[in-house]
Amino acid sequence: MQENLETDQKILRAARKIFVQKGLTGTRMQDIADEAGINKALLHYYYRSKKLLFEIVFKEHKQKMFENLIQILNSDKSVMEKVEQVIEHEQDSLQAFPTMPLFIMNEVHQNPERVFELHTGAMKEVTWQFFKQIEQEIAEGKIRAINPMDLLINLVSLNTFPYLACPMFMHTLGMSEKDVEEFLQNRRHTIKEFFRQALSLEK
Amino acid sequence: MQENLETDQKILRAARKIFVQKGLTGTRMQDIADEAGINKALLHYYYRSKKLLFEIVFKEHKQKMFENLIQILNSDKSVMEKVEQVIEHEQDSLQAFPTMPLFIMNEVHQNPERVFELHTGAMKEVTWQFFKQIEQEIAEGKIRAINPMDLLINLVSLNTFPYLACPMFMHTLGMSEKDVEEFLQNRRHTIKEFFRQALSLEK
DNA sequence: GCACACTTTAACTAGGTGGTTAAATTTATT
DNA sequence: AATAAATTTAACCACCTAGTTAAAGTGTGC
Repeated sequence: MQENLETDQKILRAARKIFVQKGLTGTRMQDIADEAGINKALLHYYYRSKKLLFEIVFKEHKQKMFENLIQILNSDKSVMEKVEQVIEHEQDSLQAFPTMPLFIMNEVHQNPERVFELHTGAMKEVTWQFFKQIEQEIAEGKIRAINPMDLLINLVSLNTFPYLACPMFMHTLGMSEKDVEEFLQNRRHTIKEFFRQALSLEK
Repeated sequence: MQENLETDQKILRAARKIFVQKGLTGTRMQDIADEAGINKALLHYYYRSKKLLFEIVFKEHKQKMFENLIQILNSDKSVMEKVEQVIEHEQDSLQAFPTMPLFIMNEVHQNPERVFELHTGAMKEVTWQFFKQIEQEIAEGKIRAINPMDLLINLVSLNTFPYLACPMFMHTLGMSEKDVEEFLQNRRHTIKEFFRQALSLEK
């Protein structure tokens, strides 16, 4: 009849951190308990099993990945405006959780059936709508001809991958962490410029 | 005095497959033994420990990742020619081992000190040389002004990320595996075209 | 035939894991 | 004070894992 609201949130916070850091098989329940500052028994008292806890964390991230994206693509802005908004949103999101894509991709890679969970009708619908808009703007001579799928993949690639690979690249090239941060910050504009050129008509 | 050459290669093949598939913590020695068609005891007879075996596989992939890259960047071709060659090489490599980058990034993510292993003097030297060449061609008016680091990151991002994320995207959009393969095949040209535009002078 | 390397079988160890349990203790509600 | 929920402690179970060991059987080259 009481329910301590803090504790289960402490557990969730800890679970997010450890699971994203070490993956499902790499995480021990004891790690989560330690991170949350409680003991293993209490952990099971709140969340019955490792699987259940992981499921919650995975679903959270899965949802967060798409919710804002749908909102942006669903607006009545132009293609280029949408592209810029997506860049802003993705970069914000990645700055907060740089290795989240790694977490998601890992889980999907090791449990391919999870793909179908991502298969939300909403996302599918919105994407096709966006593809149509791109083709229309091309037909109207507003942007350069480009395969919509390639545009989308390029957009996500240029945003996401650097956050995964940069630590490697940077150290290989002997840069400091501050340099890395600054570089990733600047990419926001670099990527926008990249797409302005890619979509502009003048050859 | 005999040494069965097949067996330790069978083990290595199996280890590569399972480790890349399931990661270090997700892999059981029994999995590798089964995949190799031998038993656990023989596995340890050839490779003393899991750690040792993993180390071998990791080093292999690490090396393969850079060797051809160094050769390409070290030639006397133009920037655009090198870019095209890198695309060809990367795409070939990714078609053979689509999830290799995931494997590497995971390991580096969970053992950050591994970054220093990648820190080969050769790669660093070659990269700086390539950056210099880019700046020179910009100064000579041969290509459009671009930050060399961004060029490199974009190149790797556009090549690599689609192989990691496409399975997700495709199913979300309801495409078949054949469609995916075809799409990834075509990207070879798409990416080249992308860079031709990005590097061309005409605004 | 003999020696040696390869391979299997099967049992074993030592330790870690997820998960349970029961009792005691603390904390908040009334 | 009394009740119930929250939390800790610590022991426990069943299971899985990496790794070892010893014995036996296989083949190969000499």
